[in-house]
This record gives sequence, C-alpha cells and structure tokens, in this order.
Amino acid sequence: MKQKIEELILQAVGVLKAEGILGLEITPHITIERTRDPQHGDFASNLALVLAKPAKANPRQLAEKIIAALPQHEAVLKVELAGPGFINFFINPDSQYQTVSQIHAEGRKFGLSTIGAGKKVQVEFVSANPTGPLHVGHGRGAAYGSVVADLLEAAGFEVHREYYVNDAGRQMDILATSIWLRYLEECGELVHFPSNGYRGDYVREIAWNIHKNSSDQYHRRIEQVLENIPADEPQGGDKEVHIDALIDRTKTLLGPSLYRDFFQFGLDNILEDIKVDLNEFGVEYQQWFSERQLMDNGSVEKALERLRIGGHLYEQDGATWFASSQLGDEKDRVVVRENGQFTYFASDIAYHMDKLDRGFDQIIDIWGADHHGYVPRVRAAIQALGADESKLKVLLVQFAVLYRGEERVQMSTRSGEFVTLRQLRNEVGKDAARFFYVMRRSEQHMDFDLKLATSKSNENPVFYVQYAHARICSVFRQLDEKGLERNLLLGMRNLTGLTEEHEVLLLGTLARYPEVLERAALQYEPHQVIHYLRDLATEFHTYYNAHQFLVEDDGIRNARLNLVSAVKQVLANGLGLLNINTPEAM
RNA sequence: GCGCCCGUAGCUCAGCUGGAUAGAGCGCAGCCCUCCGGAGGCUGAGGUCAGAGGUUCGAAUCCUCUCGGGCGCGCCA
Repeated sequence: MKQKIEELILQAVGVLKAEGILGLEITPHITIERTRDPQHGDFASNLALVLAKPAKANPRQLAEKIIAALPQHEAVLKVELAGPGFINFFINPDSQYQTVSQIHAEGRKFGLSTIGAGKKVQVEFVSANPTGPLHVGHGRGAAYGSVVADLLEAAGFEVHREYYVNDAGRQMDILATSIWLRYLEECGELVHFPSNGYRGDYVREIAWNIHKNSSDQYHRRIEQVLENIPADEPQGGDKEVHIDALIDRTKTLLGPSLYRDFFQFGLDNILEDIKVDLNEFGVEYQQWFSERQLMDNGSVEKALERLRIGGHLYEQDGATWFASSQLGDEKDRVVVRENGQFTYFASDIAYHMDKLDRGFDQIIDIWGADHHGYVPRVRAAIQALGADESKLKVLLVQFAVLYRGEERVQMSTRSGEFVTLRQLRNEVGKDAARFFYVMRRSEQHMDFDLKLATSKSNENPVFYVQYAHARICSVFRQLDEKGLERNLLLGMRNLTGLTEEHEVLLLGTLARYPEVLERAALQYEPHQVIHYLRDLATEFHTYYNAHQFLVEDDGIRNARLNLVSAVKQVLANGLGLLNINTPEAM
C-alpha cells in the first residue's frame, strides 16, 4: 500500500516537472508515514513541505498542485490537503479487507519480504571467551543477535550466524592452569590458588572429571610446581607475574603433549556447555570460528603481510605497530609484541580479513557496549585491508542490570558467583528471558526485573501477548462446544460487514505487520516487533471485550472469526520470529 | 583529561531518522458483561522531553555549550 502511494506521488512529481513547476534537478526523497490520528487519513506525506524551499513555493499551494497531478487509483478513496501542507491519503476500506484473506493464504509466511534477496550477511554475536559459563550479560547479546539475524532472514537476506571462539591466548592458558591446580587438589595436594586464576565451581568440576577419568598421569608434586615461583599479590607480589610463572611451570612440568590435552579438555568442556546453553536458549549458529585456527594456518601472518604491503605497519620499541591513527583511530596499535607474539587485535584483523574474503555484502559484529573503544581500530583495519568500510556494521548492546523487585541482584565475576544465563533461564524461563532482553532498544541501559518476568499477571507483557493468542484459541474451542459452524469462504465474503471501530483498527494494524518487520530488520531493532505485538494484543483484547464473536448471524460470525484468526496468525508469526512460544491454552 | 552511549509521566520505557494536540505499560483514583477465559476492558489525574543557546515554516529528534548517569581509554582478551 505504502509503495503504491509512493508510485502515485512519483508520477505526480513527474507531471509537475514536465509543467515546469518543479525544477528538473529536484529529486525528492519521498517519505510516507502512517498517520497517528485517523482524522488525518491512513497515510500522510510531507513532500510539499520538503519541496517548498527548493521549488521556492508556498507549501500549501504546492501541495494543491501535487494533489491535482495525482493519478486516480482504486485503493485511494480521497486525498486531502491539511495543516501547513501535508497531503493525507484515505484508503478505500475494501483494500484493508484483503489483508485478512492474504494472511490466511500466506499463513506463516505473512510478513516476510524479499528486500534483502541476493545479499549475504554475516552476523557475529556473543563470542564470549570460553573460560567459563555464559552470564546474564551475554544473554542480552545472544537474544538480540539471534533475533537480528532472524529478522534479516525474514527480510530475505542470506544470513550466516557465527560465534568467534577465542581459543588462543593467555586467558586460555590461565584457564588450563587453573583447572590443573584444582586437579592437583583432587590428587591431594595442598594448593594456594592464585588470586588471578579462575575460581568458579565449574573449574573444580572439570578438574574432578579429569581426575576421575585419568588416574594420576597429570599429577605433579606441589613443591615442584611452586619452586622459585614469584609471590602472589596477597603475599606482596604481582599477581600477573605470579600467574604467568605458574603457566610456564605448568607447561614445563606437563610437557607439550600433556599440556595440550589438558588445555583441550578444558576448552571442549566449556565450549560444549556454552553450545548447549545457547541451544536451549533458542540460539543457533552456522559456524563456530576458531581463533587458534587463524594462528595455526598462517592467516594472521597473511593479514599482517597485506597491511605491510599497504604501508600500514612499522617497527618501534621492538614491536610491530599498525598505523591505525591515520585511519580514524585515536592512536596506533601493537600487532606483534616485543616477545614476538601476536596481540589479540592481530588475530582479529585476520578474522575480519577472512570475513571479507568470504564475500559477505554486510558484516555485522554485535558486541557488549564496553567494547565500544575497539570499534575505530577494527574500522581502520577494514580500510587498511582495502575493503569498503561501510561493509562493517558494529552494533553495541548495553548491559542489563538485574533486579528482583526493588532489590538489585549483585553480580561478581571475581568471586565466581556471577549469575549465569542458565540460572536466569531456570528462574524466568526461555520465553520471558528472550522477550525481556529484546524488549528495549539495544543501546538503552536496561533494568531486567526477574520478579516481573516470572509474574503471571497483567503486569507481565509476555503473558499479555501470549494470553491474546491463547484466548483466540479458546474462542475456537468454544465454537465447537456451542455447536456453531465455521465457514471460511462465507467469512471472507462477509468481511465488508466488519465496520465496527475496533474492527477497522485491527485491520489497519494487521496490514502494518510487514512494514514493522521490514523496518525492524533494516534498523536492527527487534524491540519494534515487541511493541507491535503489544499493540496488536491490546487491540484484540479491547475488541474481545466490546463484541461477541460467536454470534448467531452466520455472515458476521464467520467474518469475525476470520479476522480473529488472522490476528492469531500474526501473533504466532511475530512471537515465532522472536523464538517465543505461542500457547493454545495457559 | 579525552572518546562513546544515555537523560522523555512517580517507576520502566516507546516516539516511524525534522512533522500535526509528546504516547504505552506499571503504579494511583474511579468504574465494567447473568454473555466467547476478569491473566481482560473502560475513564481520569499525572510532562518546561535534564538546562541554556542556535539552525527553520516546524525540534524530544540536528548543531554548540553546561549539568547529571553509565562505559571505555594496555605490547590484556
């Protein structure tokens, strides 16, 4: 509908240009909006207001000329000039009725579009270090990322979902060493656990598992381990120096092969846990991309070589630097350390080169907002690699603060007592968790009230929307019990009988769904879908209270049932897209 | 100190990329079917869009400054 009006306006502009009223050089950006106030019709355009200046004309007079030049169309009932120069379009109600039959015909596919057809998009999200279970902060990224990906798919894009696994680097060595020390405890050694180690219970569990299945082959005496190790922080030393020495000692005592096994076992364990966790949360990936693989197969060298050829690298203080400050970053960044090791950033450059080489039209990185300082350097890298910088889109997700009613839920990573995503799911369930995470704009700091999410009352928006769906299902159950018939075709023929205010409103809202999906997808804003579904549910509940559906009159009854079942379909489509259940009864 | 995000009703938040009288939910004050699920609906009170300038026909939205909150500024990942 929106498109049709746009075409009509475009034709009118063409006519005015031919008549010399508008300069030929003027190419207006036509915006058509749905009106907020029904008195203003169904759609409105501010074209005349926008063109008034370049055309050097009075906006109202210009609007009149545009209206006069507008071709007739069966779907447009009338066009009005209003206010300072708005052009308001009143749609022929008959065309609104078509959406009901369209929804019935298209079913689950209603709302999908093809604007993204032929375009490949990669969405990378969560990508938490595999050093422990996902916590509630990752949950928002997971929910947001997966819905953005699904929205893009609904808009016709070919979507590739990816998790970047940071399975190389010091953090992983710290993990392996932490597990090993816990393992030694299992063997009966008395260990002073390093202050910088991973203290969570999961580390003990993994250690316990290894010990159970491996007899004592990794056992070394604690005196051997601690010999000449610099003091930890509580003993007046430096915790970083302490843990690095412990890592080296672990590697030496176990030897490359055993260390590798140990490292791998910890990694596999945690990664598997993350995969199961995300899966249960309704999040699927096409690929789990290994950072270590980039290190091992020479991709990092290749990426740096490409930067070197482009003249973006230089040596200083024994390290290799990327001159990112020339490409918008605030300062240059080290890519190869003095000790010869690549930085995390170096492998990230290689990762993004790999993304570019795979031929995606758009690369979307979804990060926690605390990483925002990282954006300019990655952008710089994209440019230095010779790619179009606009291919990269970074979406930042703010943290969620958990509350239980009024009381703030404390999180502490250090003590290992943080709230995990799994705990959250167990407490509020998948549906409420996903709904709440995605309910707010991603850049918005969010208060997540656990008590509200679990309450089975009208305070809880999840239940409100789901209830609308269940209520419609209940109506259809009642149909049988009352011994009334349903006739789909008869209902379609009588749709024009739906002239009540509530019905007209619902028809308009149903017709809006595809537009909402499209906007939400192109702007990466899942919360728009949530707001839409709440609106739709509200309008349905209002309608339900105002009118009986199961009436004696066959024509009206069947028309209303068709309308209501279209509402049910759209609720199911919307909730389905968010990966939230649509219960038939609650 | 510099950079990014945010500031809208008592609370939690929308606000369609600059449009018409700023909207929801919760909370509060009143109400509603002998009838398809009251997990619902209706009505009302509640706002200097943090503040001050500017841009223009028109600003919550764009620009500048100030105030307040969050987060970043490693040869960590």
